[in-house]
Amino acid sequence: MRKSTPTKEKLLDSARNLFWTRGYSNVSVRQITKAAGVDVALVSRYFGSKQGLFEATLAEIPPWEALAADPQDLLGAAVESFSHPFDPEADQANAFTMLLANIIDPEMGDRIKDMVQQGLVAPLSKKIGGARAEERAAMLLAALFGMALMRKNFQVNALAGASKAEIEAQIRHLAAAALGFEG
Amino acid sequence: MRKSTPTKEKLLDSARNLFWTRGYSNVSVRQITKAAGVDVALVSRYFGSKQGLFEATLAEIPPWEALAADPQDLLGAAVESFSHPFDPEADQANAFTMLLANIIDPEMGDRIKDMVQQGLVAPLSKKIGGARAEERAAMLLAALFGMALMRKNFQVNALAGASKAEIEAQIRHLAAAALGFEG
DNA sequence: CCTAGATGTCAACAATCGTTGACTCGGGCA
DNA sequence: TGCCCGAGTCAACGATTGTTGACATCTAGG
Repeated sequence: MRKSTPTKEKLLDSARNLFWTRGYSNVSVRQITKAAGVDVALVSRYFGSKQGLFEATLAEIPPWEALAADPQDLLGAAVESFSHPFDPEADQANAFTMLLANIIDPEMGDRIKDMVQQGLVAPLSKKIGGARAEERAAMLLAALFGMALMRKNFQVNALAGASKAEIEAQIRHLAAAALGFEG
Repeated sequence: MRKSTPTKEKLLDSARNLFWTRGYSNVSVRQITKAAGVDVALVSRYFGSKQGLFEATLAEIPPWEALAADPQDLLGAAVESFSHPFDPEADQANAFTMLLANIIDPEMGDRIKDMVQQGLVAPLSKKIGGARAEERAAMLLAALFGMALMRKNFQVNALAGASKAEIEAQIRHLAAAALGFEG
């Protein structure tokens, strides 16, 4: 019997590529199915709806590496996980660009806010601990997201052309300042 | 003779409010005209097209205050201009959220990239001057955009509830680190 | 007053959106 | 071999999109 699994995989791949870079509302199911070389109706069949397909791409996201790292090496782990957001192969890192691409979305904005608050800010501030933990967590994420934004979305020349070592030094500099905030 | 000016103003106001927060493609002309209490057809009449209306809202943006400030007080001016992005009345500051809301847009993304590169990164790095000016400019903007993102878009609790003085201290801390980057 | 031109209204257009149901096709099982 | 059910195809639906042209309305200038 023919298997539906490869078709679902093709749909998921296309959906992830498009949803995560252009945002939910800016992508049509026909674009996705066309890119996947698959019929439009199969989205409803296998994922229920466009929303269901998007939700399926979210279900694949692994927890952020830095949250599992040694607390003393939090900075290193955070920087490391952001040194390859610029490697198009790195799915985990691209999850952050997914948040940037969908936070504005009229249908998914609230969903994204929850993911950031509960999946990033809350566990990160718990890991940081001590005084002003939540502020430091938010500032660290601000630094990381800001650098990702400049590089991937705004494609600023000075950063987009930099080597991994250079970009890592820059991110570490900003991130260290965020963690060192004392008010 | 009846004046069309107030109608154009109402359209521009609605358009700015919606385009700048939800992004170009996520807003329909009918939403805008309904909010403005005006007929749909008047968009085509007075601004040519939806794109023309969006472009008209961009034409109103004044240059960034910090770019005109005393070079020695660049940090203070940059921080100051970002202490009220959180005041809904401050149009200038909201221009930054407009960039965040539209960078993802499939139709306007390239336009926004140009605005950031030519309107922010280039003049800012010229003002900073010296070694690594462009990197520092990009990092400063990353810090500012990151903080705006955390507060306005992700609405992280720790920042969204902070007073102006607190948020100013946080932004200054990150921004100073960005400007102090030496590689 | 009365007309010309600007202002505003209304309905419709073609295109695209997400979704649905009826249909054909294909291969494992009895 | 023949049946059956899941996989895949196709056309259509109602809704919404941006845009247009014909029409009504109003006011300034002759």
